[in-house]
Amino acid sequence: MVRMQDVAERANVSIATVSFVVNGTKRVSEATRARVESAMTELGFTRNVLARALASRRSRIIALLFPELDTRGNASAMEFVHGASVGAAERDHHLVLWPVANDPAALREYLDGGLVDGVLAMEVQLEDPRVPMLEAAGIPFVLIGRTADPSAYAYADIDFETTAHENLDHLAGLGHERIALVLEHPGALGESAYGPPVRLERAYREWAVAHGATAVVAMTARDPAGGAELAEDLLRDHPDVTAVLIANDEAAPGLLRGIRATGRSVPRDVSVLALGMASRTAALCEPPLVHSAPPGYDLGHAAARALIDLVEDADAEPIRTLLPCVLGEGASVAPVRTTLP
Amino acid sequence: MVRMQDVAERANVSIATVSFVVNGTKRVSEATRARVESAMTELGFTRNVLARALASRRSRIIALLFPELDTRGNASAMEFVHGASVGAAERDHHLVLWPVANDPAALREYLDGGLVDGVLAMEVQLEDPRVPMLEAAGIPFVLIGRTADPSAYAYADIDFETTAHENLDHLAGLGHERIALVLEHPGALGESAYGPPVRLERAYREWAVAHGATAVVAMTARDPAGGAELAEDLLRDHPDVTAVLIANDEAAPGLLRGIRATGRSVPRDVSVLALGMASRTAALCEPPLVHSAPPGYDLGHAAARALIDLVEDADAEPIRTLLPCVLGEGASVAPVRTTLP
DNA sequence: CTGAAAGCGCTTACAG
DNA sequence: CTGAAAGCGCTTACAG
Repeated sequence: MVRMQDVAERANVSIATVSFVVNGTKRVSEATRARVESAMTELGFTRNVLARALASRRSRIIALLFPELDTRGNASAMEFVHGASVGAAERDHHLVLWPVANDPAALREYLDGGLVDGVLAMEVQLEDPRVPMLEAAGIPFVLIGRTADPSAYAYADIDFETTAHENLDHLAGLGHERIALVLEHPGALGESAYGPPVRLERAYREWAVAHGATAVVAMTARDPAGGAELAEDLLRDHPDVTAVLIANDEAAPGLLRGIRATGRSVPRDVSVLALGMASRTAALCEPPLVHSAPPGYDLGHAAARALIDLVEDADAEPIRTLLPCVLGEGASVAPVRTTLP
Repeated sequence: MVRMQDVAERANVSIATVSFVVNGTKRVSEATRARVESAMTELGFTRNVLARALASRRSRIIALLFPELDTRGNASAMEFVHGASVGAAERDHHLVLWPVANDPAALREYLDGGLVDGVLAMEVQLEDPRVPMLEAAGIPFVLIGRTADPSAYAYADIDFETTAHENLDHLAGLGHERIALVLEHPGALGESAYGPPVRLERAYREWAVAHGATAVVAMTARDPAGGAELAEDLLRDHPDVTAVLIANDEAAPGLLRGIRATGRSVPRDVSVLALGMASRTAALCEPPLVHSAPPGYDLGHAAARALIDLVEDADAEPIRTLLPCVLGEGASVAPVRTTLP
């Protein structure tokens, strides 16, 4: 390995000077700089990340809290991780993965190691125990998702309001007047643990009021069986529903089956739009689902950059990023069928 | 932050002694150890990862080379990453993600930073430019997947031979005698860039020979359109095919559609088994596919541990791990239909 | 069994 | 504009 010392000797300067030209942190005469730079390229010098970290008290490493039980959002989680790692790399930072779920003690341990300058937290719940932990530790952090009251923190999240309204407008534009919303059950984590269903339902009801539409909201488990059951109940109780906006990936295939089981056809009789479903997931369904895909990569990218901004300037205004899902093609949505008398 | 110095002062010992009890690297008298330990817990000491790394010349960080263009294996890639991060954590290591594709120069840069003790490479191609790079750098590495001649390296990979044979036996056990294999086209990367199709075809042909069966191998692009086309061609040219083993996730929905388009039904007329498909992907298809799921988590876990073994003992025999895919339920396979005369 | 001291490869006031 | 030196928080021969 080539050290600064080696470069300094070759260029006939002190290692301080080498450091200054490497970091651009102080004026150096043109002649000296040139000598140092050619010495560096001749020797193939790359400065040691660890030593720099220790001396400067900035590791230039950020952590991504990676939930142990990743039952959720597998598809776009990968894109998110990818975006975060690229975002970090663009800013000359490294991204480490910390497999810690909601265990504040384990997180403490990691933090105390002093390896990272900041933390990215995925799968944020409305009341997330990691948030007070991170605040107490006094380390910069950015949430992916939002807590119930997000006003105090930096975050990057899906813009559920815009997404819901755009998706509903898309269906309404095709003549659909009675559009049902299908969400996931709160599940084991209890009432409204996660923000998305809560925010989506709110946005949906707002839209319904603004458009004079009757709201029909149904919830089901995150599995196909739930989706199938729900389809039958829903179409029996609300036979005038001509479109379903579903925000529950796992239940979607069941919903499609259930609709068929009632003798109806998608999209001829009922249109289905999957909100927050990744494109590759939507393509697997029968028929392929019109969907709005989460901007996983962009969220990860934005979150990493926002975190590094925060690390570099603790007084900076925390950045809050909201990005809508992107409408994608499929064969599950059609203009409403004119009812034959 | 609490430093070793603080602990040493409180326990009335030298920081060397603190280091010895923290690391268990030297005999320390019971009384001294007790004093040091209580001082540590009283102060809440956690040793600084960066300082330890620099002094010991072992960062206890490993890198995962994360392909920029992750078009492939999105579903199990996440599990793999998860397994690797847990495997590393269990051995007191950190995992960093390096978003570098097949760019040896970029990899060099990262390596020269001296941050990591070893490297995990995903999406290994049969002739992978990263391998000679890593060898030249003299850094321990483990491949996920195998090069054409894997005998020289440590790797963790799917056991395609066992998987193919098990999957074929499963179908044969249900009476299927003419089983087609569907693979992916080599694509832009050229002939047999990746190992899986090559290894699967070989295993399939072996099995066919051993069972006196006629081999039917078809290839198609990684998209639904290709799958649909292929189904029609395949069933026209080989009408006696009663089962399809498909190792091409993206083409699977198209294959199902294509089979239906010929007037046949899955699984009544044709059984379909998806080799190497993640369970959550298989559940989305219509009908849900009987599949064999890649052991992503276990591979990642094994690879990380194998790498750390290698780091800790460079002379250790490189560990080679092969794990088969695990058969999972679905509704796309049935006993062969007895032909009515 | 324990400690004083050198050293890991950098950064950064401080002085000149 | 440049350098000598202290220091980041540890580990690890070396001595006793």
